[in-house]
Amino acid sequence: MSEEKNIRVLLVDDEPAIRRALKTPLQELGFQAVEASRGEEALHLVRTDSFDVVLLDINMPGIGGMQTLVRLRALAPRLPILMLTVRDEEHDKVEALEKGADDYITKPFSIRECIARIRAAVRRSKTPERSEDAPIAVGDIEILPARRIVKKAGEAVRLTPKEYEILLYLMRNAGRAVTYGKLLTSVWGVEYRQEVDYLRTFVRQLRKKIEKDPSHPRYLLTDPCVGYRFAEEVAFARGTNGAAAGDAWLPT
Amino acid sequence: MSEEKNIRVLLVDDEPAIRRALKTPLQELGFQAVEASRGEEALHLVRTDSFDVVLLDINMPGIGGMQTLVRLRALAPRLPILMLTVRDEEHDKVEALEKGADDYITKPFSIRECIARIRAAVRRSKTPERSEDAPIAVGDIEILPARRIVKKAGEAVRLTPKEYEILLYLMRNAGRAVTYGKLLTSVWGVEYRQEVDYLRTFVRQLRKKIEKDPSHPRYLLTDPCVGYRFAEEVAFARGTNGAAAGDAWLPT
DNA sequence: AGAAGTCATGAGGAATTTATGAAGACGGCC
DNA sequence: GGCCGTCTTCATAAATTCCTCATGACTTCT
Repeated sequence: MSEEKNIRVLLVDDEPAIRRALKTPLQELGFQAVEASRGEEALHLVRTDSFDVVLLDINMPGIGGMQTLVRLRALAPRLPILMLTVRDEEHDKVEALEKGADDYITKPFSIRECIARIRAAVRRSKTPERSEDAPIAVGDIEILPARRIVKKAGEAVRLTPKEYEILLYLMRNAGRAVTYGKLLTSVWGVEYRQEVDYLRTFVRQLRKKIEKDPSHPRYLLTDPCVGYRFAEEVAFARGTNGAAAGDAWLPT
Repeated sequence: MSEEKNIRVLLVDDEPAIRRALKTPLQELGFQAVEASRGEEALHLVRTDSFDVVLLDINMPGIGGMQTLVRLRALAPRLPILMLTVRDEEHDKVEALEKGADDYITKPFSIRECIARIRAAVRRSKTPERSEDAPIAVGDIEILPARRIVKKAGEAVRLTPKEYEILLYLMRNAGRAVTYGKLLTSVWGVEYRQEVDYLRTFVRQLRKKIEKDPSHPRYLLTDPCVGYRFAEEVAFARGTNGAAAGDAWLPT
């Protein structure tokens, strides 16, 4: 709600009056508003600066709003772009939306609605896939971030802070290779990006605690020369005994 | 454009007429449309099934549209939800958007606009964070850069870092001949521009891993005296057995 | 047909990475 | 101070990746 101080809005319209009409209330709410009067200028700004959302007038001299939209979209696939226009024609709306606009606001617009739409677009683009505290589970490993609890087959597992951090990060990125650098940066801080040895030691401990056979991990896998990866799914639903399973996996 | 076959839309409205008015054109376009007449039903469906977008009427008996919106949003933080309503009141719009709606469509609405907004919402939710992370697929070879995973006919293939780098570069330039020099520079660095032998060895390994018949590659082709090229498309749609295909090709 | 160049193949070993185990450093707590 | 669990450090073993090189097949040109 209140943390809109750092949200950067790019206003693109050739009419200074309209830019001002938006800029003032936005700034009053704590947004940072930057103005551009032409499409080319907007493109340049987006290339060199960083914004959270763009308000783009359709009707402009030079390269029009539609052209600008297309090029912006190519530049920044997920940047929210709201089109602004006097025309309320279905054809335009459909075209803009198909070209990648996130929303379409017709002038004369209500400032409040406009701001609500800006907020919605920004919130949407920043919403993580899962919420912070949402439990994550893979196979019989489960992590409850809200309570900082890790369970293996229903049984709580005691993890030290670092172990927990590592596991959490890996499980939040389950299925994808996580670079040594990313893990180290996330858990220890950037200045430790190189200390791969730390990771090895902790991964070892983690495997001891969560793997049935630490030498043939099924969850906490290593991607040689890249980093570690938490399994996306565990292929076999073996009930109790896993000793055989480990061997069966080995290509050797 | 055409791959809307697998997009699942949930239509929530207490009036059957409206549901039908949307369902028919959506189905004609290849969307899968599922109906719900009440908020509770919608919540249950979202919990148990999987949808790409929800169209939600505000005015409904039982728990109203707004309530449903809030609960849906709690359930699925990133599921696109488009509100549908007869009222065109600023207050409602602002409230819905603040409660997490993705868009707001006023009845009577144009079907075309409505569909454009649905498409926009779905596209948005599926756009990868960075365009470099966008998946690439040719034939039954697929590469998911975000996860650093390569799949052949749906099965994950284990690639070493260099193998992966080479394949990624080639697939990003699928259809184009890639010079030895470019590949070597990109994977090993400029100082290795001449080491064509490295490439040969690795291409061999790659072919072993991704080609059905490594001696007669269909994907990773060689452009004599130039370099390698990843096929743009694979000509024949093979069913299951590929052995025959390989032989049939042989001029020998 | 022969020569020259290019590409494919295969396997062995060097080099780099990762796993493992254990000992020492550190910090909080009784 | 002594105890405890956690974090660092380091040496060694194991595993994997990468590189080298020799040989043979294929194509093109003379």
